[in-house]
Amino acid sequence: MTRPTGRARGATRRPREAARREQEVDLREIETRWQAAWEKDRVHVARAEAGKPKWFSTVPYPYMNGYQHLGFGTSFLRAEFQSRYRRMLGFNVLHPQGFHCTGLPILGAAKRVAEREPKQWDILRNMGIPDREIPKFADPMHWIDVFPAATVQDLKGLGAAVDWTRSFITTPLNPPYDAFVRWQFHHLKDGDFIRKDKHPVIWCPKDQAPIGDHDRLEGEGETPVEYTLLKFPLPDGRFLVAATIRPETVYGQTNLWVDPEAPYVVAKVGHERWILNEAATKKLMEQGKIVSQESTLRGADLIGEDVVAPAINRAIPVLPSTFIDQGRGTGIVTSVPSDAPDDFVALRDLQGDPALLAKFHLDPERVRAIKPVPIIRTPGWGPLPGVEIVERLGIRNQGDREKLEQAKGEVYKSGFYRGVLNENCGPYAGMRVEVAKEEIRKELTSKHQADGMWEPSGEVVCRCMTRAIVKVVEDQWFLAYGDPSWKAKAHEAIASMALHPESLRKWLDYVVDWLRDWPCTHHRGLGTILPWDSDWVIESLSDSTIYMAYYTIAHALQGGSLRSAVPWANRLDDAFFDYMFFGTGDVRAVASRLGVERKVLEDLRREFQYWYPIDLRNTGKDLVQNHMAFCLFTHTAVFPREHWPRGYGVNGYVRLAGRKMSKSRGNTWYIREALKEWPADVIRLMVANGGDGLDDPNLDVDFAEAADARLRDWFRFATAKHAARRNRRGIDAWFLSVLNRAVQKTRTSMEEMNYKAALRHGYFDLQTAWSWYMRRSENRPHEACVRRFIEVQTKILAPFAPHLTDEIWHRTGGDGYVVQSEYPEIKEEEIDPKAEVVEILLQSTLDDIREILKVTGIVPKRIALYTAPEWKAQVHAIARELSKEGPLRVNVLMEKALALRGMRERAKDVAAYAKQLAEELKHARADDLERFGALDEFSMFHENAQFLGTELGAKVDVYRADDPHRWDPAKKADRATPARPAIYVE
RNA sequence: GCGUGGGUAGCCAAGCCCGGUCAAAGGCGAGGGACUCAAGAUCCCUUCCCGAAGGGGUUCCCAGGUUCGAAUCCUGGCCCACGCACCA
Repeated sequence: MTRPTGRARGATRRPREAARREQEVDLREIETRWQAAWEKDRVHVARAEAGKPKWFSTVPYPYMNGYQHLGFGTSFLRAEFQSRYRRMLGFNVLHPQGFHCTGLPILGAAKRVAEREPKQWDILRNMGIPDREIPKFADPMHWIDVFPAATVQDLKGLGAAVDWTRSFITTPLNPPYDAFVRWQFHHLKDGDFIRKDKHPVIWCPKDQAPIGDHDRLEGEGETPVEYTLLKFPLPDGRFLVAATIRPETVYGQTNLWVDPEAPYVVAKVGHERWILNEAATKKLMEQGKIVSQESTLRGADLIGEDVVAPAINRAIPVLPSTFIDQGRGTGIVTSVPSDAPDDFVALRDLQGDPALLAKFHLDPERVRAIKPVPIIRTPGWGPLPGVEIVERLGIRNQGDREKLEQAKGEVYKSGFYRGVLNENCGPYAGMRVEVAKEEIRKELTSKHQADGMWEPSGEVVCRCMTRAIVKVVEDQWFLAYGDPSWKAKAHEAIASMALHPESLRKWLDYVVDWLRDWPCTHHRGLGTILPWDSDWVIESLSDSTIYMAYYTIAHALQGGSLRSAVPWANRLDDAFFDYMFFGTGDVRAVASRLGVERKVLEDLRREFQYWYPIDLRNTGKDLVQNHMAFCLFTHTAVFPREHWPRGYGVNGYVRLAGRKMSKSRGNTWYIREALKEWPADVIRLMVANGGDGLDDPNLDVDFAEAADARLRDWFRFATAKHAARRNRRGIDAWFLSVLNRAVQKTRTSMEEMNYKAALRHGYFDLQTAWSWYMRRSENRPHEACVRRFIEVQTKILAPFAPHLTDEIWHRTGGDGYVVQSEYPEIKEEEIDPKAEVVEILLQSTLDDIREILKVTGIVPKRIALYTAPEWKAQVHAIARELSKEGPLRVNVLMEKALALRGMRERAKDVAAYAKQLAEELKHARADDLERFGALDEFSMFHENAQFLGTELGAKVDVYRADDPHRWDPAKKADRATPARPAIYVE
């Protein structure tokens, strides 16, 4: 397991000091204590409270085939931060968490443990499971016993603000949930959202089972594609059958290829007799065709025959070749040398091989007369791309497989997307290849000159070493996500949602359009049995689309256990859920049938009405294309509009030290591992700081280290006694002003789930402001400011570092828990632009002086500042006024300025300054203009001369530029302008 | 190919939606200083190039364009990551 150096660095760091610090602030001890307190006081247990605004956050339940890593941790925490934040805003917050066990992977993994497959053992070992424990995982039930409990423990360790009374697992192992899924499917079926159809899947002929990506030795990501079978009649009425993915090239056919060495069969397919290889007959049988094999023959037997080619309806010869892959297609290939490099090379090989021609008694004249026929125009290519690429790549013969594969890919891609059919292509002349492909196929099929056959898009090999084929499953149940009217409702739902980030909207809309009907049942795997057809088990993405509604009533159904043992809840029927979620039916009847108090049901109904819909569902971006979209679809099918989801959040894939986190790459960081290394609050801060938006968040261990130290610092600061003053100073107003702005920006960022930005505004910037404030206060802050700072900072940190802030909250005399306190308000009246402009001016002056010192290399003994003369201030004031009305014009400014007393005497200077000012003010913003003016710069600098002197290590004097008694050896005073004093250093 | 997100100083990363306050926040790394016997920690300063006066020059993937003005808007291109399905 590779991981950055956090631990090592921690260990080598300043041993004595470290020990002292750890002793002083024991974050882990604090965490354990507060987690216990939350649990004891049921702080996060949520129940409906009529009249109180509510907030319902969820995260898709994780799949229980292992410990959860920080990828899930991140998605979870980003929702949890919001839950804690909303609670501090006064919402009654529900944040439940369930666990997903439906589907194949647990079964597959258990089987592989049983078979002692080393890779699977390593996976478990890497999770930290001891060798002697591993054999237990041969039983799938063991996984379900271990991992949900472990995940609860991990999340509690992170300080999760979850109402654990509502947790559950899926599948029939938990009867009330099982009943809920059955109810959901009945509903969908009744609404005609579930349909039956055929469905092609990648299939292992040996296992007689579909092969998902996880079960493949080779060919991850390959999918079924449909080939066109072209039928070439022989004079006796039998057909040679060739498979192609390029039916649009039929107009360029010149001959047919068979492998003379390969065996073929004659088979009765439907009412016809087809000649093809045996493998193809087996595939066709799996694809719903009635096939019976009648006799066998060798390829050589077919060479030299003439067959009639479909579409062009012309006789072409059958010729020998060696390039045919017998595992793909039918073993017979139609030849289009103009566009298929294989065909061209095979033709060239044959034409130049008199011995071969003679061997098969082929007429050399006729074979040599075969020329490629140009059929497709593609920008950037000549008339014969197949020929062109072979020559360009220098392909020698049919044996040059690697180059031929490359050539095929290149020609196919550009031809498909950009090619247009030539005049010799009959009715398809001028049509784009992309379109013509389908049209031609349809026509040939309708004329019985063609048929279809499925193949994997690339080679797929099952774990059992068998090469996969495509099976067309009959009677497959689908969720009809392809239905346009259903799509329309999903779009409607999206339109009214709050999405974080906003760019998610476009993506979701796209996904909704892109989705096709979804096969929602399996023959294998854990899950709810399809209520009306017990051959099928409901598939795992389909049983988890609206279960957020289940959370609202789960506390009663589960009875405190992940697998419910509540007697009446083990007898639930559709009528129960109809009443819960729709309020329909007769409560009395339901109650008496279930053997439960009617009031219990009525209370539960109120829980649902109170909490639903969800306000936020957050996840990693991998679920957008399936779960997040399915969730919307199903809500629109089952629930009325007011119960559709209100908000989604999506984050990127978590990166660890800049690399993608994934089990297969061994770059995984399990929550429990992280918790061994860092305190929970540190991990939470690291996650919050990882990054916002759809960018992949990066878990930065250097940041964790810094956060660790800073949290301890904050604890010391917040709980320490501070030497404070009681008299007010100007800088106090500045600090409060900046503090309020920080609160404002933090609130906005929190609402948008931009947690990194929230930390920046609410923590880093606020800390920086405090340190400036301390410098400006000679380390004697005003007591009210210290108190305020501690309270505001602690509360802003609370959603991220709940343990430490509860400790601080408690020690500084707060009531209850910090999560129950009110989030800092923005006090508009404390926002003080004037106080801010003082500091801006002071800092920019400081910067200017430092710039001068840097450039000149002077070590200053004495520094003089000259504030702008009165007349410049007057001109400036006029200019500000004029700017409010529109673009500043120099002539108008001059006119007004010269009207003032004493201006005419220095008209030249006024003109120069007016021009300069016009330039400056052109770009100034309105509120910046407002800030100037009211400030008396001379007194301001005069009051702060001491501070500047300390900062710069020199004596600082302040003069008015128009003071005749000023000390000004270098005649710098002339440069002074409002908001920019002149400077002299020596 | 389609879709989504992105390409900013040595590295990480903000800004881009809403053009001027941008040589461009913050962090890391690096250099200098204060404190200290010293180290660590902490604090201060510097960190595109030039400059002995607060200035100038060249920059935000590339090429064009719009604009008085572009990291930010538009067009075209190049490059990177992820997804493209029946399954978590």
